[in-house]
Amino acid sequence: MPSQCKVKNDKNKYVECDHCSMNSVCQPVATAQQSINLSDSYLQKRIQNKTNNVLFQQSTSITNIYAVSSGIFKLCQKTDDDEENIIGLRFPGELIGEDALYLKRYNYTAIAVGDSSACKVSVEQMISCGKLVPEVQQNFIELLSRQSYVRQRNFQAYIGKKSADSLLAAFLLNIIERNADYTGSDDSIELLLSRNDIANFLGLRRETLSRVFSKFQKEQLIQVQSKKIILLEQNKLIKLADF
Amino acid sequence: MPSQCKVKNDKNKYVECDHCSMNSVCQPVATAQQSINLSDSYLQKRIQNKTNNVLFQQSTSITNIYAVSSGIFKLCQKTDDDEENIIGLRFPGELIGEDALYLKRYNYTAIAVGDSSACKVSVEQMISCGKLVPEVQQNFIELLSRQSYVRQRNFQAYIGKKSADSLLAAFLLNIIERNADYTGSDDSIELLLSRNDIANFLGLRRETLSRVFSKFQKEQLIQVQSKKIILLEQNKLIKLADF
DNA sequence: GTTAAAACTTGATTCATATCAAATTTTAAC
DNA sequence: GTTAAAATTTGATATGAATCAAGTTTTAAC
Repeated sequence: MPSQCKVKNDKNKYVECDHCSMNSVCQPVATAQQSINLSDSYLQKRIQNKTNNVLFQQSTSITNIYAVSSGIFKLCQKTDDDEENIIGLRFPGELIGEDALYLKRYNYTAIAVGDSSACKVSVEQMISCGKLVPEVQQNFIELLSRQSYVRQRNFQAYIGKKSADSLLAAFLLNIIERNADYTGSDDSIELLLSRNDIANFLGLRRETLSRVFSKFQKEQLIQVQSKKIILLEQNKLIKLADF
Repeated sequence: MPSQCKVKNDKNKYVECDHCSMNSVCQPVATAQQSINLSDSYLQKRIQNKTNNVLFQQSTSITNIYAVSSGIFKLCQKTDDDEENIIGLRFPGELIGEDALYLKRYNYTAIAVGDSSACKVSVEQMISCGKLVPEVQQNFIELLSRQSYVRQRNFQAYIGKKSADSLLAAFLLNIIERNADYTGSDDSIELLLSRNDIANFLGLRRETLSRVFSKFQKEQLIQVQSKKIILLEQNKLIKLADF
């Protein structure tokens, strides 16, 4: 099956369209493209983002939904005292901004962590496509259900977790599960997020997070090579996260 | 606008169809009912649930999606040591089980808290309706986006919150926001959940939760009358939750 | 390669929540 | 209404994370 995206993948760095959650929507459009006379880049367009590039700002009107192709995006809100608060992370194959379809405004600012890329899907065009290609709508429904599922898993991963150990164990398992489809690896991840960002997201202090990282390495639960994290003892981590 | 639900509402106890998130899907079906020759109870059916009744069991195949009409449902999973873990709560107007459309299996067990009711929507029939009534699909997409939004808000409410004070403040604000549409009140809630269940959900010990409840009452932030909770100082609670 | 800045780690103390124990209130059964 | 059971609250102590401080490693600029 040929890729629908018109931006070339170099060095396998991008998620293949086959593994992108948005594919079920792009695919029928691509198939129907000639018969309904649409241009190549209609519907979606892959865009590059350098570190700290902003996809969209909180509170602006929704224009596009994004599907992450490579890298990570952090979803941020400012607290009252003007500090940045990370309220979510999105990995390749996942959507960003689909929750804004309801209120018509983005509810957070989306920022690239490291060099990243995303497919930009026009909401307006998707709706008009839906009328031309009925499959688009049915597939988009399944896609939103998948997002719902990912969110619920995500929520479960952290709600009720209090100890720093179980939070970090849950975090590592969660992100590796979400990345497995993209990287093909279910026990390691190249995580460009800083310790500061991870701590921010988990609601821990960087010092505490650092101690837990050290402890996990001493106990041979994980191995850290620069930005690469390898899970050595998934079962033990699952036990910890379950606490 | 007449209600689409064929079970009579008594004593205002149920969420009106107008306030139900599922209405955008039921409505076009009801409108088209005669022209496409469907029975009255096609698509959805309101069902009663006594305390601790189970809507569906974790791991079973998806057959229905539910929209809460009255009461609360708790979403539970068993931990390894066979303890019940509350991983979500659903209030009137919210969906249950829509995240199972993706994997085709329910990911948790849904249990009624107190006497509750829900509209049961056949997945199979909704899909076939979608083919007959195009509006159904577009509206269902917006509905799923709304659920996505509710989930994200929900996630934000708890991620990164560490202190017992901020967890309870966030919890109270979150459930009252989610209930406001249904009850019409934005500062009080009749919460049948036991302290144990709340503590379980928040990952606190019941003793700790109890202390915070006592403290909030002493400081005149909230007032508790049996199962009714009234927020007296929302601004102060928002400050606490934001911490 | 040197150097300064930023990111990360480790140590000592303080503060908040878990834990264990007991008392009190609420609920349900008779 | 009485009574037993369950749920909730309150108290004392132990444990774990935050905080403050200092040191080490990594990164980026020149």
